[in-house]
Amino acid sequence: MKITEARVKATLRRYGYKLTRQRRSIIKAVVSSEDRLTPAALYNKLHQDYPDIGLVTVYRTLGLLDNLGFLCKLHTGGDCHACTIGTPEPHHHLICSGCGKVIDFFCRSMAELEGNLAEETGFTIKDHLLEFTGYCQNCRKDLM
Amino acid sequence: MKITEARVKATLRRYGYKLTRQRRSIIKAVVSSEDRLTPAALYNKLHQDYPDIGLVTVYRTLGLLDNLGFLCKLHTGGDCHACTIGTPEPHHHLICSGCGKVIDFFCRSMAELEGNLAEETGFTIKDHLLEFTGYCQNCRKDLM
DNA sequence: TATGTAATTGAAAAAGATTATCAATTACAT
DNA sequence: ATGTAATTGATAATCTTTTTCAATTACATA
Ligand SMILES: [Zn+2]
Ligand SMILES: [Zn+2]
Ligand SMILES: [Zn+2]
Ligand SMILES: [Zn+2]
Repeated sequence: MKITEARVKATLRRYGYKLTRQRRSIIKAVVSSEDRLTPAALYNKLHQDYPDIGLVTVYRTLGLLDNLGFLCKLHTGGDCHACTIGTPEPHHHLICSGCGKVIDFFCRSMAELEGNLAEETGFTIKDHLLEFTGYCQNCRKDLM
Repeated sequence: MKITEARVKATLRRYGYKLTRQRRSIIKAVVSSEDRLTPAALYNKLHQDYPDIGLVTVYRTLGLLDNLGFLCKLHTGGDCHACTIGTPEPHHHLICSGCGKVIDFFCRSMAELEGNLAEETGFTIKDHLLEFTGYCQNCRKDLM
């Protein structure tokens, strides 16, 4: 399910958070982007249109969105401190190492693999992380 | 294939690196550990037996082992700046969030999934990251 | 619409993690 | 044993992220 700006704003309101100009601009940028985002990159981008926005507020708002379950953390495709908008429904990510584009995908066989692993190792498995990286069609053209 | 202390030392020698007392102690610790290791944790552990070892040398030696292909990077089970000894053969990791124990496993179906993803998305896929986290038998006991 | 108040903000400082610098030390080929 | 280039640890520098705090602002209420 796609997350909309309106839904994020409504959730913030419901929890009693104020909708400041800074938060609105960050939410708009995060929701409308299909790319992997880092705090610094997001700050640089936003700072052009909203010169009065601070890096600290970007960190704080990303932390807030994360706590509310609106962010997926990404570890590959660059450094490993990036994120992208996403639902808490189980899914995985395919990330372009060139432009940062993120594609969500689902994988039915993880539950089975998890079951096998648990049986073989005696572990109680709580979570997993699966990411693919590569180059999207556009970026592959650029490489040639 | 399990990586031995002797093999790591031989590789260092072959590339012309000197086998200092510090490097030997770090190699011994890394090779003999089945756990996720961070530079700081490794430093604290080693510093007890070798008080003259510096944190910088731990960073440098881990970097060296990584360049030589002896380390696997780990992103889950704690912060995401840890590693463990491992071969470059494709494999994945199951990590205990309690004690940091790392179990290697293989998964035949990743190639197929990668092929499907590439076809559906037009991406040229280069790599992937798969980690499971949970609690090992010992740590599960401790939680009860 | 004006007001009160608690949440939010940005600047600056602090805290952590990692890397670069450099003189002293050390491994190891000879 | 000696010479030399690699390595080391202390220190400083760099980056990223968090904390602090006075000033500002959103928004409920009147
Ligand atoms: Zn990571
Ligand atoms: Zn791309
Ligand atoms: Zn491994
Ligand atoms: Zn454990």
